Amino acid sequence: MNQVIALVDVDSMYASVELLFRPDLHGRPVVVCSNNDGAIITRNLPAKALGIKMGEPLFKVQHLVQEKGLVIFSSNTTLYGDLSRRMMITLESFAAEIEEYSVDEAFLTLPGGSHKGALEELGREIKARVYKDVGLPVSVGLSTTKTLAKLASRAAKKYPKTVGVVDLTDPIRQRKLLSITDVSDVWGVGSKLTKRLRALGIHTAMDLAESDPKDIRARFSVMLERTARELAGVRCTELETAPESQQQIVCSRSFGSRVTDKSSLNEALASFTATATERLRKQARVAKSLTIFIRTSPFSNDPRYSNSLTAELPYPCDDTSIFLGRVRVMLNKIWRDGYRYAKAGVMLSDFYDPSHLQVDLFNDQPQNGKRDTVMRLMDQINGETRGALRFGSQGQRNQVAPRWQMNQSFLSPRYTTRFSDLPIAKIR
DNA sequence: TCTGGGGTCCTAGGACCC
DNA sequence: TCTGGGGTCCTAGGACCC
Repeated sequence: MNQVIALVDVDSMYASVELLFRPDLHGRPVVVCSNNDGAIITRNLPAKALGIKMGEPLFKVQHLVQEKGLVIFSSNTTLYGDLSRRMMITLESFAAEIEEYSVDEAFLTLPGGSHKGALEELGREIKARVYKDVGLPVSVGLSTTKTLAKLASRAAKKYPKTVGVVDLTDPIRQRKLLSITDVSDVWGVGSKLTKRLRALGIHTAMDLAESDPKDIRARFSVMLERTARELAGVRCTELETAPESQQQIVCSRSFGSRVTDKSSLNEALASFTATATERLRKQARVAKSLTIFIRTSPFSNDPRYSNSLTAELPYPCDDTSIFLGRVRVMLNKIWRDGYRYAKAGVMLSDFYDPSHLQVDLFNDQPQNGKRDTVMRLMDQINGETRGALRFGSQGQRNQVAPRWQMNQSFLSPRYTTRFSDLPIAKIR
């Protein structure tokens, strides 16, 4: 039998993690916010039942705290990342190949089942093991292509009768599910494509699976062609077990409050730059291109302004201070007085492997030795205590939180990554 | 007052080359 | 009157995902 692809993903991951450490909240509606406590990005089942929508602004649901006992959490990315890491370790024990697709889901390749029902049993075993090892509820979708496995896991979440596991390797079962699935629920089909597909009379996943792939390619793109083929059971994408190195690093934030002075904005950009370059060094890469952007809120009635600027460095590097010098100059060029800035960001791109760099005849080369040591030492110390060492342009520490700092009013403890935050079990 | 952040891939079109 | 054509590279923008 053919190899089988499984998609394992955590049910409402962020909410499930928060509940894992707060069993007292069991049964209550729980939501987790985006950064800055702006919008709702995760809801558990009771919260969904209250009609809270994905992406809904927090202020629109805040009345439900009083009325319905809604519990709100800020995004605790450190905590979710750590639980994700633990889950991946458990999943690795089931499969030779694993693609960590996102923080809350992974594709696995599994040997095909030897008898009817064997695959479903394996799916249940995976689900049970993740729950035992990590404490998180997952859904498991099994099929022969990634797109079908995605569809299967979606069905495993949607239909309670499946109890979280769907084996979609059987073609008859495939057709049945495809015909009751709206095309907009297919992986890779967003709102724009849905609209265009509907205009062609393609409404269900089945319609797409049965369409002529060549025609789809001509009208849309190779991406959608692949999707259509995968729905029909033809494997077009393999697992990415050793992902390509990243193409860009972005660090951007909406501000906690509007920023109206240049020095504050520079502080924010400097902090984003420090974070981005730290990530760059972690990946052992050097970057040649730097982009900054600043903008006002697109939602308010304030006068609008948005601008960005990209600079090429004379040579690729990973030294924070080099980038910081550029950021200041670039901000001077795009800063305009009189606006209430809501968001800014820094992007690094055009990466190189530092061990394969060309020597530049016409530009001074960086004096790498000393700077390298400084950066490495800084990363080491900051790795132990976040934010212990900072550049002057990032602003003072231990003062009142700067205006640009994001809001995290409902942040839970870092239960698993800080000694002072370890949960305490009370035994009666 | 209050609407996320971090990615990827593809395509069209312009610049440039011979 | 009559103004090449094909290939490649780059970039901006669109669409998607979680």
